[in-house]
Amino acid sequence: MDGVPQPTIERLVIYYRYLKKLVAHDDDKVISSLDLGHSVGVSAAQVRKDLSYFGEFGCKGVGYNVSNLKKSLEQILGFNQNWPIVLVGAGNIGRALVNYPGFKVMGLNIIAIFDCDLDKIGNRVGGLIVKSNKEIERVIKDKGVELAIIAVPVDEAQGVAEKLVKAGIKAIWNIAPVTLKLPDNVLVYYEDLASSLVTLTYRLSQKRLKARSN
Amino acid sequence: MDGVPQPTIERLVIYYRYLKKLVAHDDDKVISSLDLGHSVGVSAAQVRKDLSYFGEFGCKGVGYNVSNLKKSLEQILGFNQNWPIVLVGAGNIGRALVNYPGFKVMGLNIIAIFDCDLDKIGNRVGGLIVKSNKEIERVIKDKGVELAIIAVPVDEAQGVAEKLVKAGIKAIWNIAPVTLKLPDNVLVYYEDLASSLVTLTYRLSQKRLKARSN
DNA sequence: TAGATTGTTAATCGATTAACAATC
DNA sequence: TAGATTGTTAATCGATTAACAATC
Repeated sequence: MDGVPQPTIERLVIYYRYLKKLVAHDDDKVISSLDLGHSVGVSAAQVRKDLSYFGEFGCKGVGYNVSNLKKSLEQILGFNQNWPIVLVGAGNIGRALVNYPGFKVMGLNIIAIFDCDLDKIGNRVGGLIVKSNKEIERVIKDKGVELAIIAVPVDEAQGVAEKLVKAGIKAIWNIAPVTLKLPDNVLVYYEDLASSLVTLTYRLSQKRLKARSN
Repeated sequence: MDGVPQPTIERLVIYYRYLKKLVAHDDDKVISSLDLGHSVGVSAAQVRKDLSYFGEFGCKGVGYNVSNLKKSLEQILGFNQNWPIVLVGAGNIGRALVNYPGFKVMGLNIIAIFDCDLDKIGNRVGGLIVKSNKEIERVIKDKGVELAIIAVPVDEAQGVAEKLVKAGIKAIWNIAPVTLKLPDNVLVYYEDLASSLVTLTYRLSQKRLKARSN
């Protein structure tokens, strides 16, 4: 079961969060694709299409049972699984991610944080103690970790990535703004904070130009 | 000049970063779309197409002058402009963003940070002092700020967003994982850290399933 | 001139939207 | 039964890739 578009997975997370809120408020027990979509800024057709990749969760003429749909999404997205994650880089962003509250509910579990800076090693970050980069391989192998986050300065990212892959990492979420050169079988997803913001300033400029020419 | 795809803008930022590195090393003075693309993980055709939205920057049979192309991208992406930004939320992520080194070079300039927590107001973050949310409107109007970052807890995000829009904000980069309900003329871009990571774990699961069935 | 590489057009691919039969 | 809403198929839209004439 693949060929599911990337954007679909991201939207499923959005639907999940909204449904969770509904269940907590013990609000509607049933929701239509129209209402769900409207609440999260997605078309009804898109909601139905997204869900249809995974099965039939609704009831024609009625809608979706909120609690059941939520459970189905947990299943689809693997929130019931435990995903141990190692994070390299105990700078501002690394520390923020360790303390990010949104991960745990999705089974995302940062189990270790590493840095090469002697001033940082030994410090407490969230519930973790910063370990030396030298321990990366041991920890990954011990715990069978497959997923890593790179939050080191640009110049160190490639070296760290190679080290991670050598230790057995299968997927990397890279926050350092560089393209990594890694074997094709390693999944890499880039989180580029600056480029995201720049698309906004670019659109803002465009709007200004248009406004001026009208 | 619009109809430029969103992904194109994001890639231009990537090209820019790589060219900057080349210029610093005073490496090649000229680069082909093939080499540039290869270096950042994009096809040569894609590189040429991306640039073609904005003009002709290369020389047939030769390639692109690295230094000139870099300057052109600065111009296109507005890096020579100054974009004052206000940030609401002095938690871990907010503080990390104020200290993020990648913004300044792109003209992105966080000029104020706000929070409603009395324990945080007055604290120093990077070069800024955390101000009370009550000052949001005054600062935005005084400085003519159009762009804001929301990095507050989910429950506060909608309220903060409305406050920002009322004060004159035209574009919001929202890091809180909620869909904001705002007038259509306000640009909103969502940075959803958890959903990004979940797409990775999802793909990882898929790969496992495939591996097992082979 | 021969080789390289651009800029652009046409072909392909993939994701979103619209429409509607099925059915609760 | 009439109204509502799903799941799915076909149509549309948008972005990427391939191909190639132009030309350095």
